[in-house]
Amino acid sequence: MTQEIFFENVIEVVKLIPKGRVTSYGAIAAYLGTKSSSRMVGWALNHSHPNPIDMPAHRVVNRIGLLTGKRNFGGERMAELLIAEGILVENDQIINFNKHFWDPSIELI
DNA sequence: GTGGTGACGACAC
DNA sequence: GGTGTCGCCACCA
Repeated sequence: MTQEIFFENVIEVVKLIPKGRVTSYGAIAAYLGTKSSSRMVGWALNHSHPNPIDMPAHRVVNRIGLLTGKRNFGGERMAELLIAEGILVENDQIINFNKHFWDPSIELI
């Protein structure tokens, strides 16, 4: 089942995101080889919602650093977690997103 | 079986 | 440069 592989890979990558860093769905999708299907990354995260904190999904945002998934994460929890890690969030968007961006295909090797 | 939808992204206009 | 449209693939009604 390739879905499970994809699912596991998404979880693994998200777990490897360093504290105080964030990445994008597209970056994860590209790292997994499904760059055109960034929605699948969101799908995987959405289906892993009942999962424990093993998956810091709050560090995953869209390509512009917008916290589009905060409503699925439980309200303002996502922004607060990011702020608690030293990431500035304003109006559901990450400030200096480029500075906090973490690309798995580059830094993970 | 078909159509609509979604934690997105890229391109066209 | 903002808006619109399509692609992508799995899930749900």
